[in-house]
Amino acid sequence: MELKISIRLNAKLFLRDPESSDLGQRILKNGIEMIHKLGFESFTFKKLGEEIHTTEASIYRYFENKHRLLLYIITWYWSYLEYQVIFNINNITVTEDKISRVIDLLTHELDDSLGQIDFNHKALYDIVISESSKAYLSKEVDNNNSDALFKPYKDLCERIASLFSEYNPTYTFPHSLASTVIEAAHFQHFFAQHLPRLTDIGHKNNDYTIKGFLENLVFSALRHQEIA
Amino acid sequence: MELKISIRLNAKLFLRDPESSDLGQRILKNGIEMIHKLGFESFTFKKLGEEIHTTEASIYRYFENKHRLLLYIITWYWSYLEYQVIFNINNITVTEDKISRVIDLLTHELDDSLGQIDFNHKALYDIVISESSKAYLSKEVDNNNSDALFKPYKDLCERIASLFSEYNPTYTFPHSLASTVIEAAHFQHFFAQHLPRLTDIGHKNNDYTIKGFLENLVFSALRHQEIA
DNA sequence: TCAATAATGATAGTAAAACTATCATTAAAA
DNA sequence: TTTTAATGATAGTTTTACTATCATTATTGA
Repeated sequence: MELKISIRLNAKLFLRDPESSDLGQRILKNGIEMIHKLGFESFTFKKLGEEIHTTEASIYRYFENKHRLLLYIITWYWSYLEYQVIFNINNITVTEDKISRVIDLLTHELDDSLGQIDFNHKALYDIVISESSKAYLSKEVDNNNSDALFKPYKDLCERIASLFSEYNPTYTFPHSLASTVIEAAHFQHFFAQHLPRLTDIGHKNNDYTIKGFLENLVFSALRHQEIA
Repeated sequence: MELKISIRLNAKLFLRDPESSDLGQRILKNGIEMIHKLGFESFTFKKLGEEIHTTEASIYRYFENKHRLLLYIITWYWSYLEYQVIFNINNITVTEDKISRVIDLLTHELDDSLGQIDFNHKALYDIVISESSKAYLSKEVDNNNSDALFKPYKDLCERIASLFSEYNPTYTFPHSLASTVIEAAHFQHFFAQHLPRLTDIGHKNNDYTIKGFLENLVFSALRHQEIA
């Protein structure tokens, strides 16, 4: 049985749906590859056009600009991740184990047990780490937000927050903790790779992991509400 | 008594020291104002030149490009903040109180009890919130790091980490926790302003603060080491 | 005080980025 | 098979991100 779950993203993200055509899919696939390789700042539609043997103008028919393409990619990631969260905690009964599983998903690249993904997972995860905050850290944020472009991120956050509330209904900051864990998963990776003195992860004399750090952080916060 | 503490920044941040001249200081002061107003992406040296009645070319004599100017500004902030941390916890004896004071400093704009600052504090803090991660989230990060441009951030992080270790010498992740608190202070602000469903801060029916969230987070992590 | 030197201004120019427009061609749908 | 939709080919515009040159004005220090 092959079942194709395609993630339906907000139509305001694109001008023409990139999933609907071969060219569109090449834009996504090679776009991920190229943003990964060059970094978002040096990435241009011209360069991508050359790579996939099309023209700048054709790419502009799909995406208003490169920022929208980034938003599309990141939003896709958030959506797929929420789906993975639902799927993965589905038959876990203990809330603690659900939370652990979620942290696991947050700290590793997407796995493709379902064969949904036909692009470079590693590149996508690296982009999420290095570029995802640029999706919202812009003067467009409020307009983008009115267009509901961040809904997948908020939904993911809400889902994680509600696991936290399930674990401890009296905890005061489930959403802040959720967004902190999501963001921390990313920048702790980045720091471990590029600015290791900002972390304790992967240093010579230890085998501490981001997952270990985040689990410790989350569970101690959730068990310690009496402070607030 | 007027004592002028000037922060000596890494000379690789600039081509000509902007503190050393009137033009340089105008670049900094109005640069902060303008990045705040336009956002980093839309900010250009041309526009800044017009604003301060000089030419693009003159600004390029001070900074290689706008990214370096951002790095300068952010690095200055980190350095000044570390100085404030040292100054503010100086005569506190209880480690817990020191940590609280640090979280307080992280979650508010710089105060200028010493009259060091002659630019818009609020604008600077907003820039730190919205743009600071762009200082390191670039393909230049490793080169910049070799030039020690992130030393002030690392020093700040180290100082906070060592307070954590002072509070609980057995805690496994003092650096990760420090960088997480620093970063979270910023993006929780950003989320509260622009994407409030990602936080619990400042919602209609509560008066939860970022400080409250972070204190809770930090102290529960530090008191809960047995988990790891 | 005069000459050298450093900082700025004025102007010009280039390459690339970030688009938009037009028209021809090819492929798919009615 | 005609219409429509998608792509390709080409060209053009404005802005960004620089670099270069030379004149002018301060500063400094011999």
